[in-house]
Amino acid sequence: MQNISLDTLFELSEFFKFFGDTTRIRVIHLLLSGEMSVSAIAEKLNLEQSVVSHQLRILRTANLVKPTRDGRKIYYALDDEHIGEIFNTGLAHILHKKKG
Amino acid sequence: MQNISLDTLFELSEFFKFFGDTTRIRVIHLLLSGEMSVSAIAEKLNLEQSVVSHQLRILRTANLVKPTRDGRKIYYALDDEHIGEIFNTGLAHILHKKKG
DNA sequence: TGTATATATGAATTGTTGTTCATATATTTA
DNA sequence: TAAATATATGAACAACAATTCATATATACA
Repeated sequence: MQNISLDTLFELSEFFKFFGDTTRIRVIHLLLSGEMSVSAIAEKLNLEQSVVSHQLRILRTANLVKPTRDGRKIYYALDDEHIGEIFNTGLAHILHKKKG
Repeated sequence: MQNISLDTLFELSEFFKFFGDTTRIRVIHLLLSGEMSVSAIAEKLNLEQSVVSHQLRILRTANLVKPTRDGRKIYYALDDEHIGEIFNTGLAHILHKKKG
């Protein structure tokens, strides 16, 4: 295998943490279909607004999502093409395991 | 996007959690090169034996690694081809972001 | 069978993280 | 500019997870 620094491995684990929470993975899943406002996300996922905002801040700080303001609303979109790829690779694993 | 059940999304986030810890990601990285005994892993990563054992139990319970006993030693290997794929996809993202 | 070696595990502790609640900020419109 | 709407954020709390330390189990070998 490649020689990967401790630092990079740490960053990698930090990166995967973003996918390791139900709320965040649901948000990510939702945004795979396209951008959506905070209130729309909250309504669609049946979550409190502040829960969504807090988690969006985490994703935004990590540059996994990016906001665009339109009037009072702020639309969030996935910021990186890799996100969907990682999501789908994990999903493939889960579904594969389900079948046995 | 596909219609994914809440249950599956939960499982997916649980799955990514395994990658979201430095110790575990280091173990996974190590095992990408092939199987290795507990003591060898601990020595290579400069970690206490019990730390490694505890984390291996988590990975084993989730069927991410599988043990094979040979005498007193127990060799652990990655149990699934997807593991490396997910690891590398995440790594590609990290390295890509580093370059900017 | 007693001792050494390899690994696993339980309990306690500590650090981290997600949610809740209250409130602040920003934007629009009356 | 006041009120309404949309989003963000800080603090407190609760739940969870990782490590440490002590010890248990399993295997090999003298």
